Amino acid sequence: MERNTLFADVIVPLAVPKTYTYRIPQEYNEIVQPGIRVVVQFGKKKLYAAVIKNIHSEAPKAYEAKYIDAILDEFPVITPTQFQFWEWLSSYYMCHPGDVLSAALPGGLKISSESKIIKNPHYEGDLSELKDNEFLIMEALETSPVLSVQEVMQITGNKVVHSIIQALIKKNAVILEEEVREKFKPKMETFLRISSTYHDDKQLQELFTQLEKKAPKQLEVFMKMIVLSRRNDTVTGAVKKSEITKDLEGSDAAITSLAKKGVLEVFSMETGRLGAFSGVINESKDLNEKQQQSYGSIQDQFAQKDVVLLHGVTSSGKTEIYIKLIEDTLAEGKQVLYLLPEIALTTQIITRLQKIFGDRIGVYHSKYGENERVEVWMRMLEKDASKRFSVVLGARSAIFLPFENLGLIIVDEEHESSFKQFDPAPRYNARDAAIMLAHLFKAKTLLGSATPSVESWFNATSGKYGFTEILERFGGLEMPEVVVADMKEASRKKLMQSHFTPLLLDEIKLALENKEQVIIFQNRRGYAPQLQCQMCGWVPECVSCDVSLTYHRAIHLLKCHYCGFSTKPSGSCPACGSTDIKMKGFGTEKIEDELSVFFPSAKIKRMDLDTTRGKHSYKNIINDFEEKKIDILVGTQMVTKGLDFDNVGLVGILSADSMLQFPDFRAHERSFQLMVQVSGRTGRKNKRGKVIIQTYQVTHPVVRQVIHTDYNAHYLQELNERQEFNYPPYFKLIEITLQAKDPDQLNAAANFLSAQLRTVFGKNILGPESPLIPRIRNNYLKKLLIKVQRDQSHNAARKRITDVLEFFGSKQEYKAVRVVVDVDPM
DNA sequence: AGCACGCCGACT
DNA sequence: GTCGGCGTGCTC
Repeated sequence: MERNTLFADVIVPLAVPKTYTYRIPQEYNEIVQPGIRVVVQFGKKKLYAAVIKNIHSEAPKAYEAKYIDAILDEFPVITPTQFQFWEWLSSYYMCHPGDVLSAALPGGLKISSESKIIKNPHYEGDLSELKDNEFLIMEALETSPVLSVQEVMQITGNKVVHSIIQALIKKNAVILEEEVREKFKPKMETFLRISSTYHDDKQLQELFTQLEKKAPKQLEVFMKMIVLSRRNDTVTGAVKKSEITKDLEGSDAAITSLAKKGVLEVFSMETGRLGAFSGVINESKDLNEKQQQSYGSIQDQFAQKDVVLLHGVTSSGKTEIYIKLIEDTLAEGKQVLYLLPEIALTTQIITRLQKIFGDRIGVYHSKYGENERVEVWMRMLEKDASKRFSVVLGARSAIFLPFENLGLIIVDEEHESSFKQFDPAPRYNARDAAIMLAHLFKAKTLLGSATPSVESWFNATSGKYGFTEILERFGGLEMPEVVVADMKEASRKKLMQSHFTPLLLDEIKLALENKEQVIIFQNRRGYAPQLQCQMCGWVPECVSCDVSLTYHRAIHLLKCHYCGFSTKPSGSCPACGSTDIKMKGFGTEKIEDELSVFFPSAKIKRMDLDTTRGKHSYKNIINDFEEKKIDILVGTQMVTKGLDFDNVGLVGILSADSMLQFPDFRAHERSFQLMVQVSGRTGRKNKRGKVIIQTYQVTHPVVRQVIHTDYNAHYLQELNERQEFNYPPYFKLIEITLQAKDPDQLNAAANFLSAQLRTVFGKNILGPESPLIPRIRNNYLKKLLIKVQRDQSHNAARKRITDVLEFFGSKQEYKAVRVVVDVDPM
């Protein structure tokens, strides 16, 4: 009989440009299928968990395929739709399939091998002839037969351990092996069950009398077992051991005795970490008139259009509309994906939705543990549809979950730049990818925001997307009063007190007197000011990046924001020797300090990257603020998101200028969004909130637009400028960054590449230009921007870029130049 | 990504 | 003379 040899094209989780073909061992022929993970050796030694993309029987001609080492899954963990989605992602964002795989799979499903040292069974040499370090290793191998490279480091206390291992291999003393292990550990718990012999009354009676006399503790345990095992939520009368031991001291020993007597059976079972929702399920709230109108309009437009933009001002009650739409989708038996920026994924929102959707809702984001993420993934793949999550609330990575029949995707805070992944490829925008994902399911997408992105606004107003607006706040809450504080005039009159205008200080005082809370927004991150020599202007800079170092007061160190380099500030200027070194600029930390001088009795807290690093610190600050334990909250963008505080009388924006002057075509859009969003934090039940914008440019159009909450004026102006200068949404951007150690080589490479690109795209190539920070970690950077006209084929443009880059890569003289492509950069 | 092969500098 | 630095190319 002829044997059918099968081959599998697999995606390895690495930045390699294609799939690789492996031979399937005969015994796996019946069980392999696309979407399962397999262990393969890729390269000389390393083993990886790769994913089978397709199976065929065409033997590769140019090489001998390696065998698949092992099979990791019994059923596919990647669905066919996901493969389609992945293909689109790698094509659109110009990255490798392996990049997508790495981003898509939760860490727990990715495995790669680790080198392990084991004793060579045939070794017959004399241990006393070994060097000290070598002897230590051999000795350690006697007690634990397998050692990792890390363990060898610990044993020898040596950091460079490679040569020692190599020496031992040469002497035939040890062998090196690659070991893989699944990272995901199912959570197991110990359960107890009453043995079947004790189910009849006679036996029970006997046991009772026996225990009553001799073992009261055991009787107590047994009684509790009986009660708990008869709850209707237990299957087969199994009870968690922890439930018994929890508030019954010394019950452990009693359980052991009962098990020995054969009264109780002890066994372990997988329980999972996701827990079950145990609160009360509430009905969703009825919509008010405005919400109802919007909701109806969205439904209507979904009949024609795949995407609808919901523009609803802060506290207009967008979430209630989302909930209605989710209910509708669930009623059709379809799934919903609800995307939020990471930072907005607070417990408050999760609880609110759980109260309505209970166990049907799953949560998925990066702060979730690895094991939990695997469990959510696996729950999506459950054969029994009733066990699957029908709603997933998640951050951008949630678009990678294995949905079965998605009906609706909601992208809340649609304008947020955190939907875009920057650093490792795929540099995807989850909002745009979500629209594609929805398309693959023939599902609908709802984009929601109080300050939509210019792109979405354009798509909505030009008819590509549906569009609906709620311009009133929920419950008759008034829009805040926005006032400008003229810093130019204040400083001319010498009235500025550090960074504060008299107007802002007065208003803060007033608000505090009225027992209202205050939010002060300062765009500069949590870092403290820079240092500058007052004599010669010298500013301390990083040794390996072209940026000035920022001073961290709490740790008294100068730090580089880009590479982490830190150094002690010196007392005198190395350039001129002067000791007159002063702080320059200001961040939230300094503002917090100054406010505590102006308002010594106020409780002031800071919310920025530095104060929210801990696991619960973000939540704690929010809670403290809600419980009015904080009078003034000083913060960065963070304060603009997520929460509706109901006692904020005043919001102060310290400097609109620093945002407006940012050298980026999105500076105005971002400033508008930030200012409008932070303004939305004010306002109380029966009193209009106040917002003060400090600025040197009182007549700046964006400042005017914020004052009058004039969305139309803002978008009109932005669109005009974007059109005039060929920026999105009229043109699509693709940014290419070149990096090299040698600046001359980099320049040559950048000039060559831009010339090549210009032959294809002509004047729509910008650069090469040095970015704001021209050197990071001793790597010099140059940026090129390609503008692709909206009506041009993006596919064709990308194909051309790929061709040019391939030609570029073939040039020997540019081999050392790293190329990073970012499609739709933000 | 990781690993080997290969060609130039500071050491026994 | 060798050990080892990291630049370059390949992985089914």
